[in-house]
Amino acid sequence: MTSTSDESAQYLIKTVSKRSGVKSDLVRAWERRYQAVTPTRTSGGHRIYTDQDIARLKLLNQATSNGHSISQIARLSLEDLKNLVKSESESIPQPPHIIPSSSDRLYIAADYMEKCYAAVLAFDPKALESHFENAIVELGSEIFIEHLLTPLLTRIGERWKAGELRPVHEHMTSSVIRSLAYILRNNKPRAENAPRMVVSTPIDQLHELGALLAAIMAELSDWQVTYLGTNLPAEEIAAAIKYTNARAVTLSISFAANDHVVAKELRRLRKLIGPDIAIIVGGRAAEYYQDILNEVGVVNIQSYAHFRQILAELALKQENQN
Amino acid sequence: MTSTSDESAQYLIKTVSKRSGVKSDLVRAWERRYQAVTPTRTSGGHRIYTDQDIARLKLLNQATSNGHSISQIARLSLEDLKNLVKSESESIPQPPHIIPSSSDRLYIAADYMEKCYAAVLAFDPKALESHFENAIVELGSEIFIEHLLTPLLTRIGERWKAGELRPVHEHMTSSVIRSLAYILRNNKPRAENAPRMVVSTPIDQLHELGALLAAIMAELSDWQVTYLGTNLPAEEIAAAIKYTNARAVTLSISFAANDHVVAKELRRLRKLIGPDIAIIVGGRAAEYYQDILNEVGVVNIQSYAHFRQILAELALKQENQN
DNA sequence: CAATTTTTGTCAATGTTTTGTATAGTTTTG
DNA sequence: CAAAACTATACAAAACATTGACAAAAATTG
Repeated sequence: MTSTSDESAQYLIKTVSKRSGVKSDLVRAWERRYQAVTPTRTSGGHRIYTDQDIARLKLLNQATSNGHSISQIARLSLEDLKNLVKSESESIPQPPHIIPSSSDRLYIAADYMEKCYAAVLAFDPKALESHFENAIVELGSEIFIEHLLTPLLTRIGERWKAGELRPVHEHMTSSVIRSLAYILRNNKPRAENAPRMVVSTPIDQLHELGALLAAIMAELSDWQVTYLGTNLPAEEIAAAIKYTNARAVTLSISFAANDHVVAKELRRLRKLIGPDIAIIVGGRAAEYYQDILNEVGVVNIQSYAHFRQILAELALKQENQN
Repeated sequence: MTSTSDESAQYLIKTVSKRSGVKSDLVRAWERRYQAVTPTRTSGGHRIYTDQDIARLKLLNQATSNGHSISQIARLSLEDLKNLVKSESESIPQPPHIIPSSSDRLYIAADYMEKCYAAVLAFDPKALESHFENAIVELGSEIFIEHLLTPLLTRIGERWKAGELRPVHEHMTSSVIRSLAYILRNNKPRAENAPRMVVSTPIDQLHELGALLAAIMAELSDWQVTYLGTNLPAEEIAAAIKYTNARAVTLSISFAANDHVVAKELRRLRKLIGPDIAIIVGGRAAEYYQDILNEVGVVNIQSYAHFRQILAELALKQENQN
């Protein structure tokens, strides 16, 4: 189910007939006699159907050819129709449709997380991608990142240390996530005066995912983000800041291998960009560098909420200056 | 939504008609009746269209031939139109882009390339992304990759050596391209028995883009691809091949820094996966390793056409074995 | 079980709407 | 000036809607 049932997509009766397999005349008859579907109309009176209507008619068609009379099933809900058709094709009693009852989004996220982890464990990128896509639609980008992706990545890290997973599991997961960045980002046009930010990872830091997620979070907070990927020396990051006229730069530091390199790069960056541009740092390893962070004047992200708060403050500050 | 006072407006209706495949009269009718596009005008009243308008009309044309009525879809956003056409092309056999002759397409690709390069030079990721998106709609993924992206990357490499561009230009471009991977890929469900492939980059090789493009090309040739990203040791690649039951692995080698590491990794990989799984290698630096490639039994990609040919042969071979 | 009624899919007749194309005369452009 | 665009109007084919009817199939009844 790549495409969600688009609210915007609408069909005329011919297309509906083709796709559902029910002749146009019959579609109209079912509507007239039993209100099996109730399409809206154009100003001229032509019927306009939705994807849901098509699905409905498809199911009705199957059910009737299975022996059900149309008058009995025409007004069933889509769910009931699905169950009806399914239970017949399998001749297995349908398990009562108990959805994870609490409609709590966090609960749903946790539920998806288990499914996703199972897909990772089974090394099944297609399944993983599909779970992700559904979860994004259902949860929205922010909750998806905060309550599904982050715990998932944490768990993958743990299980890798425990020897249950290999590095390749993490690589596979990362690349699936990266490929979904396009959907996660919200593509609404940004205001010309939206605050600008550069996101990258200092030299010698290879793990990209943290930076990518930070970039997406910033976009969702209505920043205009220039994402640069990994492993950039300070001069390059500084150049990008100058080019884009950015007011802030976010860096992700995910492991503490080369203490001195990170420290050196941070000092150089501060020198290059001057004191007025905010440097924000996040990532698992950021805490190890607390001393340098203080020295250079860097904000250390504690959580997503914290990050959002920092972004809001910075945006406000800029607005006041304008 | 479309262009109102767009500086990039530049095409007359005849050009638009040719490139979108919608007759001039019809373009005007769609505008008059449904405001499907709203071009600016010259002082004398002639309509002037943008690249985005062309993409829009092309999508509208495809959607109508898929059974949508123009009145219903004329005012959808570009994003919605893309989704509509994409979700349909998954189930309906889509006639390949026929409209402009192939030589015209190459000319158009070259034209887009110049615009994209200008956006890179100006360090304007938003403009770059927008050019890319329009070009993908108009050219289709294959031509886009082969005749726009590849020459663009080559030129960026040259200009970087010449000192006209900085590394950060290339990073920015790469990350824009990566974010578009999702659109470039072909999302139609693959047959269960589609041949499988793993794509990655050996340890010590950071440049990801070649591998990513190879992965996309393979997907477009109906392979089921598992993309793993960069910098993986041989055991991990071998593990992925085992997990996915892949018949081939494609590696991208983009520079010749550590001769012995690459050679060693290739030998180890061959040992780990046995003689029956094809190893395909591409990338700028592949030619430097010719000796090792021969020794280990590796196919070296010469061009996209060559890559496609190799893929076709491998797919056929597997089919015969089944 | 036969007769009767109801349900259901299909069709025909007739009028309207949608949509692509065509015509005619004018204006802009290079 | 010739080619190409513009506007306005018109037209016809395709697609839809409505109404009403009809016969086969299914259900009900006596």
